[in-house]
Amino acid sequence: MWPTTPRASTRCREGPSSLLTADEKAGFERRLLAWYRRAKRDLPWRDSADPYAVLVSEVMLQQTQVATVAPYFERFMATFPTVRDLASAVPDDVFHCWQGLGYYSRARNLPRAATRVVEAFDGKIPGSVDELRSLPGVGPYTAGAVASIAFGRTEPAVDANVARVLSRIFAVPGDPKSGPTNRTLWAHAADLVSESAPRDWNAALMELGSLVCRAASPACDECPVAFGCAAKERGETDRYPELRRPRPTIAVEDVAVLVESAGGVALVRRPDGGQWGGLWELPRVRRGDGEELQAAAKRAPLEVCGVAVTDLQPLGAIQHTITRYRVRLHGFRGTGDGADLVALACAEARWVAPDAMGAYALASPQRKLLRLARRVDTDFPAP
DNA sequence: CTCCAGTAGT
DNA sequence: ACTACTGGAG
Repeated sequence: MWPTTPRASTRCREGPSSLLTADEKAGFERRLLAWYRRAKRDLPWRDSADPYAVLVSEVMLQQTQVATVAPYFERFMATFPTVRDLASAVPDDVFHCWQGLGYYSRARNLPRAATRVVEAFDGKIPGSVDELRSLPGVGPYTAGAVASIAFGRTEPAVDANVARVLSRIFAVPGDPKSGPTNRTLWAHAADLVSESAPRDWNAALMELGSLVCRAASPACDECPVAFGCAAKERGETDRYPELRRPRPTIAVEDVAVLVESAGGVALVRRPDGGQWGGLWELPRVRRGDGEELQAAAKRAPLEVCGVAVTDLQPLGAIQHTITRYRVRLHGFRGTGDGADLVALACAEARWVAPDAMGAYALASPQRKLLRLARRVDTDFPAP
């Protein structure tokens, strides 16, 4: 059908010389689409052709796996069914819907994108890659995915799945995230993308990467295009893609305090933009080098929101990893005087009635911490 | 514990 | 080009 090692491949890092012939592409397309129609998963966002639903799902799928996204997508679409609903949404409601999904800049950008769609595109998600790229939070991948999947445009879309598939088929050396290798992969994707069924084509390439051409132990015997795969041909599927190894993690310790008073529990809002931007949390500080946990616990509410606590008791600790930090998060509870909070090292600070805390968007480690509090005191509401 | 996944700011 | 940003699954 096509040469066992497509002409593509290794020598050409960029440029149009690495292309398949029309016959080769046709065979590739026929096999992959036939496989996709048989093997595709029934995912919530595949029920709808609404470009807004496609946009929401693709933004949620950025850096986030299908199984994690599915329930969030359904809740989000039920809460903000149209782009106009999202454009006029209260930011806190969007964060609340997004809590636990991670990368919260997406929850800030998506309503901004919706607002732009309403103001610049008359409430209709635009169909061209350039217009899509003008929406905040929409990069090359998301623009290509929405243009092809929602609008049937013949546009490539290279996510990590597609990058893996293509780097194996063409034995593309180098880290897919590096500039030159990334451009090579996009060139292959652009060359291959179907003109008759771009929707299914891009979805199929991603589905293949996710289900068959997996990072670990790819199922080459189930692969509809194994015949033309250069990496398989060489018995080197595990050498592609050449991912750069992650930097080592740094161990740190944080201390957060559940401050209780007559007015409720002290919650503080993280400033937009950084870690957990826009979300709420218990006052928290990094434990200093050699600092006693109790001392850090005393410091946290004082430095973050200007409240002194007495009667500090440990709640235990949880573990989480955030980018390159491996964090042990210690929880304490203590009594505050209920005086006014001052937003010192936070965007906002409030006393919140314990049973009203469910309305606040918290990051996952904070939820876990509150579950510890609940184990100690069963009167405390579950997060 | 290890692995995995796009965008934007600098 | 480099780096920050999360959480869940295995």
